[in-house]
Amino acid sequence: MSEPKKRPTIRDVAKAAGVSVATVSRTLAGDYPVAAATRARIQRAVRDLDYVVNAHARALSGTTSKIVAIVVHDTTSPFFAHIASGVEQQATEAGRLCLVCTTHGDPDRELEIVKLMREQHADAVILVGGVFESEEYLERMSRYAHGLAEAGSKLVLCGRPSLGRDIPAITVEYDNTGGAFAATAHLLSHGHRRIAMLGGFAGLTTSEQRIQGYSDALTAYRVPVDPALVSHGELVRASGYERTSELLRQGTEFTAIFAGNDHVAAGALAALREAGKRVPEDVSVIGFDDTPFSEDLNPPLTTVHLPHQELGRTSVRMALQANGSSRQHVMLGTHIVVRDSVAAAPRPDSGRSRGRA
Amino acid sequence: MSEPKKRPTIRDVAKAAGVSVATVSRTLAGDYPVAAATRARIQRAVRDLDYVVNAHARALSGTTSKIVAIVVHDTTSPFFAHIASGVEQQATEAGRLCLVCTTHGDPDRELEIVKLMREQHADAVILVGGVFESEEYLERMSRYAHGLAEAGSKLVLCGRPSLGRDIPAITVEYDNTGGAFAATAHLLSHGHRRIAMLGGFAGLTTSEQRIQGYSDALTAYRVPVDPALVSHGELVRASGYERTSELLRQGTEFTAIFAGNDHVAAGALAALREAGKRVPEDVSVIGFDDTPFSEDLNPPLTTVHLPHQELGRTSVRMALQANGSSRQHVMLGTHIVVRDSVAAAPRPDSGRSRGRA
DNA sequence: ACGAGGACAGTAACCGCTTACACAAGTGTT
DNA sequence: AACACTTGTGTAAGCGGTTACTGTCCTCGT
Repeated sequence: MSEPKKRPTIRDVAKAAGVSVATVSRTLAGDYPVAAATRARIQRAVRDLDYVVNAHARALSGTTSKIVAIVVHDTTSPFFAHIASGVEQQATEAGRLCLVCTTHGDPDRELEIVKLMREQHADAVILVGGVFESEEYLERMSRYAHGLAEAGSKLVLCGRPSLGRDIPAITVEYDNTGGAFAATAHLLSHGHRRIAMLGGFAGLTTSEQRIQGYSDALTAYRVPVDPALVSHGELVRASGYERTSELLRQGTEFTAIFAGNDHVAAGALAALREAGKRVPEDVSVIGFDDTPFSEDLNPPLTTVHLPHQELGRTSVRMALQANGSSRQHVMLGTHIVVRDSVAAAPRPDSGRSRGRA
Repeated sequence: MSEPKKRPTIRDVAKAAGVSVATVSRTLAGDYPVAAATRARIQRAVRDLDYVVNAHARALSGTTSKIVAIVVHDTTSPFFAHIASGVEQQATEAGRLCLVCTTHGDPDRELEIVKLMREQHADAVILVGGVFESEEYLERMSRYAHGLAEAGSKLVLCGRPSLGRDIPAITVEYDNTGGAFAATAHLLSHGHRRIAMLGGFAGLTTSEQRIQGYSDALTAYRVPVDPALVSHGELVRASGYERTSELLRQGTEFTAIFAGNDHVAAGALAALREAGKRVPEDVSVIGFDDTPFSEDLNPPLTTVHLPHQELGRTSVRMALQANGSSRQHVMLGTHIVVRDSVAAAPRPDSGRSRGRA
């Protein structure tokens, strides 16, 4: 009793309009020539019956499912939220619907989801953010990726390193190396030579790339890389605070800090302030990510902007226009957002309160 | 040449296992008795062939689509992101996939999306956040809502007022009135009698409810409602700043502010500081929503917490367990998060810098 | 005047899965 | 021994579209 009347089908429309289902289908699809009068009658019938196509039936009979899936760690984090937003926008523009799943960073859950996605025959499956890639993970992911490819779904790795040569996927990521290079060069061009790098965990590709960019820039400026200035750790505020304090305590000499991300920079800022150092007069600080809060820090943080939304949009665009060999790699440029945390390096002799190694 | 091999179908599995498709289908569905040996052979075949069911075919043949759709203004705003997160979690727990769409607050776009959702035969369509409901909007929405109901989809209105009696929908919202009552009572119990209310737009149900709660509390404490203390406007930071400044400029007497939400409270805080007022010594401020940044404000903001995730989860739960008459209304409780922006009202004679009306 | 080709429309074969209905054994009952 | 179940499996009819293949007319060119 709860759902008495059945929804009308294409056949009902055909009958009401006095034509065949084929004609109705064609009229609705838009392409294909249909006489104006016939078309009008069909549209009339559609309206009268309140007809709505069944997406599943449509997807089943050969054509695409018109959906793109995005898999993120967590929808509430701004990083993922913005990428997801870009994906959603671009998907909408392309007439697609957007399926969202979360993994909470768990590789197993991610695999489970990708497996599930194969059932949906999504046009694209976009995996955002890295996870720990064990041997077993790689093996399973490879299998699923091939399954997706066979089913005609494009796999795209967004904001994370590509999985390897034998896995069919499109990779869309930031130019971390380039961004880190630019950040470091920005500091160098302000006269800094002793630049501390508060990097992410060793082993994580993203972290390594940023450290690589840092080294490259130093080398380009013929400044030796001092291991004492480079540290690895979690990219959270507490770690930035901790590592900066440690640097200060040890008396390691430095006039600038390149933080692995803005959270770390915020921590560094706090430690510096506590130690009586002024930013940017005594020490310059540059961040990475351009997280929303970075402009509210004290002082507003100069940082490397990552175009999150654009990354999402590009992922969808690439996937949807990819034909055949779907193994591409695109790298999105970054740019520095100059705010107030970087200034010229203090004159060595004015060394108001710098430690010595 | 790009997709040479076709994916195996249930028939391939049946053939490989030497059984009929019915048996395979039953084995995969889980229920229904199937001999252990047969089941094993089928699972073997599934593994060997790397068989994956086709969700569309499954959805088409009667059973549910196993997807729930959520429609929000914008995925990047924390408010929507947390509700969406709750929806996603609960949907996942219920073995559903989650489709996300954004309207950017545009009623037409919302209608367009709901219309689209009918094609998907989602188990539930969850509309989050209010929009301006014109006569035409209501009329179209009503039509679509009935369409959804006929197709067996539940419509739920989440965090927004219900649309009216003739529209079949489940409503899940916050107890705005109760929350506002509690916030105002909190201020009253601290001795405040002149409480400014920085409300949202008149006409928006949510805003009206909060103002209602405010009035009710005042009345309960036998404090007359002074229209000069109540203002309406957009619930953004600039508006809070503006309206507070105006209040100060006009010399309206008040010892506390109840802000329509935390953004407005942040603006009020800024205006107060600029005017040399101390919070909470001179003026107490209470917000609404418990937005993440509210604890980082200066001083940390006392505010009304709204259980966003829980709202999302409840929406899904209600929709999925609703049978038959799907017209329910549930209201989620709120609670005050006490931080540092509220203190006892200053003694009238200590009036260090209060204006007069 | 006649064949060619374009514009429309119809028939029916799928797409891949679920499930009502039918049927064959095996197990107790009486 | 005949009968009623219970179990396990098969057959085939949809679910609601799309589209390849055909078949009319009509209009033109020559």
